[in-house]
Amino acid sequence: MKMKIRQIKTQQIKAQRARTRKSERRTDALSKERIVEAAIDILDAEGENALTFRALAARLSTGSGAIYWHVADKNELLTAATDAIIGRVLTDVADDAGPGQAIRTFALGLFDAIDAHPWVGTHLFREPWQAAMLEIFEAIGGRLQALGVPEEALFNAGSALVNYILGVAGQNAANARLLPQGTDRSAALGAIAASWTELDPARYPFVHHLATKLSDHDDREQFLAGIDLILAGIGAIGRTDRVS
Amino acid sequence: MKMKIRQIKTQQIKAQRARTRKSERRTDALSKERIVEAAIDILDAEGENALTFRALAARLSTGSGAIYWHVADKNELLTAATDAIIGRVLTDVADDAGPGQAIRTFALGLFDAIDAHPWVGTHLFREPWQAAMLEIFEAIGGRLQALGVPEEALFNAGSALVNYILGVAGQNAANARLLPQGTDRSAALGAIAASWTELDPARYPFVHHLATKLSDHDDREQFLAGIDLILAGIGAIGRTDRVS
DNA sequence: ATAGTAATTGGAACGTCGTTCCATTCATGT
DNA sequence: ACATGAATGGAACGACGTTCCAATTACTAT
Repeated sequence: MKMKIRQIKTQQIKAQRARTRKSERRTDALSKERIVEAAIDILDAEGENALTFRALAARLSTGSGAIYWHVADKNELLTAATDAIIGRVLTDVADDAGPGQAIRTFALGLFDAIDAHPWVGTHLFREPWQAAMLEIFEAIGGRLQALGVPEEALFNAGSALVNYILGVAGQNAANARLLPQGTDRSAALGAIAASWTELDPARYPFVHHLATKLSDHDDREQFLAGIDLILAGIGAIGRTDRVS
Repeated sequence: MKMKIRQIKTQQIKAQRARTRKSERRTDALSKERIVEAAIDILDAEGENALTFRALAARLSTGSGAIYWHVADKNELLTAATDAIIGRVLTDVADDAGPGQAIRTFALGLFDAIDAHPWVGTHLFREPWQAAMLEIFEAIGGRLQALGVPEEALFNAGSALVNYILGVAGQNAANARLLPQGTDRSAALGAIAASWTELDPARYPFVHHLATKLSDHDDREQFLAGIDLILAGIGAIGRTDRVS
């Protein structure tokens, strides 16, 4: 708490300084941006477990105490890093092709970002109601409205899409944790499929069936297929006979 | 690895002993079951962070070394605890009312279990391709087949449902972490909604709209609505005009 | 310019965790 | 009775997030 107050005061002072004096800071001066940038580098290069304040301090040639002057704790650091990645996705979604298509390209953009930075999936997941999550909700919800989804169904439709996206994001992150660095992906999938075929076919017929499909499947396509499924469901609301 | 081998040997010996001599174990003897049971108690009563080997050892009046004789590591412990909870859900799903309804009641059973034990959501999430996950896949996939979902669409439909369920599970777990114990839920939701209304209405119109709905919404109903949405989408496949 | 004040730094130190190690106890088959 | 190996419990290790603090640096008012 003491930290928070100091933080705020510092921000104000910094802002003021930025207004009055243009650019005189030491080239090696620490700042929240530089710290977040270094954190992203470590996360991307060496994975979630590699991000420690010691590693970060070493990379920035400083001590952990100095980092804590700019960042409240590890959570805030991860949130800032996540916001940075999500922010990039939000910028480039064109609405030319209609709201449905915009939702698809936005979702795919999220997927690609999380695929490239799996730790984003983990954090988006662990800390709900973050700023990044609000952006996602807004991006999707607004377009659902444009799609003509009726008032009462909006909340449910939006949360279904967001929860689905989060689910995939989390799975991606978990897989990345499981197969670190440049492990041979298809080989690993093959191993999993093989272990599935060793299960009792009487008890697990569906899993057996999946095992044959697992090798030649594309995560990205499958993700989009799920989005389309939900969009189709949203479109079908009210006019479709209930599946039972 | 050394541990693993010892483990296996011990299991065999235990099994053999169980076969030859019926019940002579000390009443206070340690066992994997007793350990898992104690772990579940701690997780339920005090939350995910409270489960440490020290706390576990204290509760079982032993040392952490003794626990490691029965359990390889914390991950295995959590997996066993998760399996125990999921196992209960799997048992009581009636298929009388058709596969669609069976999927609904199964999904609701999962939701309720994870709602009651939020840490299950966290772990299901962190470690994919677990035994519990296979059970879930099988339960859903088999019924999708019974529903008449065409061969090519099965994998995608199943993974969409599972990913959605996982997404909700993770959010539930995150919320439970955020509002520990018996925090006043509606008050907390109200606070979140209030913070949302303070955002710029021009930039976040949809979030503003959500804020009004947030207080009187039922997670469980919303979860089921999402399941229905996906099922409707699955039913609509191939005959619906694309939403765009 | 200079002294005084506040921001910022770097690294030592604290407490907690998962895990490993190991001396000791206990039950068993011979 | 004794030898063997399963099982125990607690000390110790290394790594982490975080806090603390003495030293340094940058800025302000004089």
